[in-house]
Amino acid sequence: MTAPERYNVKEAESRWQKAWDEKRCFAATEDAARPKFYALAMFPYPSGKLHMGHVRNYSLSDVVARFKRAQGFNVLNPMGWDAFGLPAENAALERGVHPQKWTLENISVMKSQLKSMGLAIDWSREVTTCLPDYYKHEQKFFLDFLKAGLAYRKESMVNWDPVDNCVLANEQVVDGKGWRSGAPVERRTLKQWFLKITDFADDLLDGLKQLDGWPEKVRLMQENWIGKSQGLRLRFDIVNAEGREIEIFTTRPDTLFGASFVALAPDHPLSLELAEKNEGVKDFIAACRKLGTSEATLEKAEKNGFDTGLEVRHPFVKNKTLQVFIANFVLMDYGTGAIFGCPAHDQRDLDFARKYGLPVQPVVIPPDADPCAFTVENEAYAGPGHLCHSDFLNGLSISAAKAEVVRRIAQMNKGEGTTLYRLRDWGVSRQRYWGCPVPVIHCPACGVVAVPEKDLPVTLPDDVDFSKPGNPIARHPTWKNVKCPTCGKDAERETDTFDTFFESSWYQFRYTDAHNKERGFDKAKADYWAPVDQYIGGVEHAVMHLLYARFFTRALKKCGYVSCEEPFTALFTQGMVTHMSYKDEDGKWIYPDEIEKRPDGALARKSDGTPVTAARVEKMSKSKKNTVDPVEIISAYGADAARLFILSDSPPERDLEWTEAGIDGAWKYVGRLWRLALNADFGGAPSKEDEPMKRKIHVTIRDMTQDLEKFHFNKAVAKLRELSNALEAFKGDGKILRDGLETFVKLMSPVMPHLAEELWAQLGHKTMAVDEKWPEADPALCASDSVTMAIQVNGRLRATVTLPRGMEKQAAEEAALAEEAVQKAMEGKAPKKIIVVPDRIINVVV
RNA sequence: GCGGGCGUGGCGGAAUUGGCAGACGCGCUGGAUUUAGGUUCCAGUGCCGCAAGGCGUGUGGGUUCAAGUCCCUCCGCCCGCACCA
Repeated sequence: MTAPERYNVKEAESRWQKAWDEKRCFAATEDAARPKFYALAMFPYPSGKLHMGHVRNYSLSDVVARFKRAQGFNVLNPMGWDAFGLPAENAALERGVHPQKWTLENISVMKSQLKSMGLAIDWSREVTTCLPDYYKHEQKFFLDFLKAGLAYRKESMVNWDPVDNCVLANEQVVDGKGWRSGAPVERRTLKQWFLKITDFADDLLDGLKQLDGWPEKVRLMQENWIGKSQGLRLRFDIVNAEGREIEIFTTRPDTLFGASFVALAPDHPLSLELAEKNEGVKDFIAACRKLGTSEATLEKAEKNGFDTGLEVRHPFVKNKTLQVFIANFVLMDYGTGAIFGCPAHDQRDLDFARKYGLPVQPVVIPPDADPCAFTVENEAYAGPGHLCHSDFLNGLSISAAKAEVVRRIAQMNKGEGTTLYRLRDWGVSRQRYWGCPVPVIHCPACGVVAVPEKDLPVTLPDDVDFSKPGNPIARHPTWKNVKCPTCGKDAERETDTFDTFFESSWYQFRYTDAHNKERGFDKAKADYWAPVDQYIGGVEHAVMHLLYARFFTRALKKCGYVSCEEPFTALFTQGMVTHMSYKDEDGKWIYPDEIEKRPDGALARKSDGTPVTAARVEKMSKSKKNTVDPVEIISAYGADAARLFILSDSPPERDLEWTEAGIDGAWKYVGRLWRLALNADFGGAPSKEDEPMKRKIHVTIRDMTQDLEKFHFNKAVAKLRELSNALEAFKGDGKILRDGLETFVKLMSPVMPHLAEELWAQLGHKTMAVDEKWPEADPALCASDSVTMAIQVNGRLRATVTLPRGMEKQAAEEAALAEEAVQKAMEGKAPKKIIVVPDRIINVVV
C-alpha cells in the first residue's frame, strides 16, 4: 500500500475537532420548540491525569449525546471539575504546592486531554467547584437550609490523629493508625454541621419506586442504606436502681423470650456515666475508641464486651434478669445505642454469647422442626418459623408475635412500636482547608450567626501554611477574626469547610446556567433542562453521591430553587477498567510498557531481560502499576480507535479488560473502514444481492437504534461490523452500495465521530456527518419471507430447514418429518407428540 | 460482619428472556499477495473422536417436550459501608 492511502489519524482528528469547535456544534441553548435531552457524565476530580475510567465514562456519555442529537433532541452535554478535596492538600503537604495552583494546573492538563477525545461537549458551560463563582452559591444554599431548619450542629465522632492533631478520613486510617504519623487513631467527638437528610428518609425511599430508569441494584442499595425498619423501643428496668431504665431498640421483638443479655454502645450515655466511677469501664471504652469510625472495621472486629455488673428485669418473665454489657459492636448512631441480645437468632449476638458463656435459647423454630429437639450451635437461625419456649407467644408466626409483644409492652407503658431508619443525617463539616467555607460566624454573645448574604462569598485565604500539622485554615493568623454581624463585637469565623459531596450535589443545576453571577442558576433555565435525562458514572457512587444529590434537589425545591424532586431520571453505572498486573523477579509491581514478549512467549523486562510474571487481571491502579495512559493510547491509535475498543469489548455495565490486542484490533478496523470508503466502486449493476443488502441495511438501522437505546453498545458495534462486512463483500447495484455506506457512516458516527466525518467527506459531501439525521428503518424492508427452523428429536437438534415465514403448524410438522436426518433419529418409532413454535423450532418427541 | 453484583470456547463477549449455545471481535492454524514501514486478503477454528457420534454455559441436584435462561445447594471473584472521590 502506498503512503497516501493511509489514514492520517492525528491530522484528521484534530482537524475535525477544530471544525466542530468553530461551528459551535455542541453549544446548547434553550429551545422550547425542540425536545430537550440532558446527558450528564459524572464530573472528574482533577487528579492531574486522565485515566481509562474517565475515557470509558465520557465515551459512553458521548455516544448518548451524539445519538440523541442525531435523533433531533436539543442536547445538553456539559463538563466540569469536582475540584475540592484531599489530594490537593496532600500535594501541598508533600511537595509544597499550593492546593489552588496544583488543582488549576491539573485542570488545564486534563482539559486538553479530554479535548483530544473529540467529545460533543458544550465547553462554554464548564464549571470549577473550587472557585468562588461556584461555591458562593452553595454558601447561599446553606444559609437557606439553615433558615429552613435543614442544617444544624451536633456532636459526632471523628478519627483523631493525636500526633498530627488533625481529623483523619477513613482512608487515612491504616490498620488503626494515622497514615502519616503512624500514631494509633482515636475516636473523638466534635461539634459539626449536619444536613437533615433524615427528614426526607421516607420521601427518598418512595421516590425510588418512580426511578425506573435506574438500575435495580442501585435502587436496592439505596433502599438498604435508608434501611427503614419497624421495631420496638423497649425500656428495661435496671435492678436495684429505682426508676432507672435502659431503652433499647429491636427489630425482633418476637425473640424477647430468648433474650440473654443487654448491650450498650461504648459511647452510650450510661456507659460514659459508668466510666466515671469504674476504671475497667473507662479502659474498655478507650479500647473501643481505638477502632476508629468505619462501620466495616467495627463489624469485622472481634466481638468484645465488658460486664457492667448491672442487671435489668425481663418485662415478661418474673424474676428473670439480664446482664448488661458494653459491647463494641453496638452502634451509638443507630436506634437508641442499646440492644437486647437474642443469641439463637442473631449471629453477632451468638458469637458474643458463646464468648461470654451466656445462655442460648431458641424461641423461633423452622416450620417443621421439633421444639424439643431444635438447638442452635454455632449458627444463629434467622429464617421463618413459629414461636416456642415463649409463654403466650407459643405457636404464633414471627409477625404475629412481633405485634403481640409490641401491644403488651405498650400496654405496660414500657415502650412502643417505632419506625426507624438506618440513614443518618449528613455530616458536612470537614476540618480541612481545601473545601468551601461554611458561611457562619461564632459570636461569644450571639452564638452562631449566619454570614449576611451581602458578605458572600466567604472565600478561602490564599496565604496558608502547610508546614505544621492540623487544619491550616483554623490556625490562620487573621482570617477567622471578624466582627459579629449582629452585635459588632469580636467574633470568629467557622473554620470547617464542606464535604466535597456538597459541590457534586447541585452541579447538575449549575450547568444549566453556568455563568449566572447573581444566583446559583436561573429557575427557568434549570426547569428547562433538569432533570438530567441520562446520568452516567461509576457504581461506586451508587449510594452516597446519588443519595446526597437526590436529597439536595429536594432541599433546593423546598427553598424554591427548582421544580423537580429527582435530579436524575435515568442512571447508568459503568464497570471498572481492569488490566493485567505484572511482577518482576523480586515480586515488585512493574508497568506493562516496561515489558516485552519474547519469541517463545515468555515475558521479560525490556531494560535487562529479567523474567516477569503476569499476576492477575484487576482494577487499574497506580499502586499495582497496571495502568495504561489514555494520552499515549490516543496519540498512538487515535481517539476513535480508543473509543471503539472501549465500547465494543465489554457490555458497559461490566468490567472492561484493557488489552493491547484489543486496541490493536480496533485500530485495524479504523483503517479497514477508511479503505472501504476509499475503494468503493459505485458503478455496480443491479444483482440478486441487492434485496438482501437492502434488508441488511435496514435491519442494522433497526437493531442498532435499539441497542443504543438500551446501552448495548458492544452489540451495536457488532452490528456495525456485520454491516461493514456485508458492504465489503457486496457486488450489486452501486446506488445501494452508496446508500449502505452513507447509512453506515451515520450509524458509526456516535462511536467514531472523527472517522465518520472523514468518510462522509470521502463520499463527496460538503456537509458534516455530525449534522446528519439518524436514519430510520423501513419495517417493510426488514422482513424476509423465509425462516430457518431447527428440528429436534427428543430435544436434540437433528436438522434445520428453511421454510416460508408464518407457516401453518401442520405443514411445518410435515416438513420436519420429511427430513432424512429426522427419520433416522426417530429410528422408525411413531411420534408421541410434536411441539411447533412458529418460525422457531419443531421438537418431535418419540 | 452487613449490603450489592458477577461467573458461557484459549480470550472479550452474543443468545429475540424457556426454543438451533458460541453472533461480532481478539488470538491461533493453513494459504495468497506484498515483502521492511504497527501490512492486507481468503479459508478454518467450543472440546473429545478417523468417523458415526458424544460432551459442553463455575459445582451438585431439580422442574420441563425443551434450561446459559426457572427453583434449590455449594464454590470462586469483585464492589460499597457514611471524612477518598
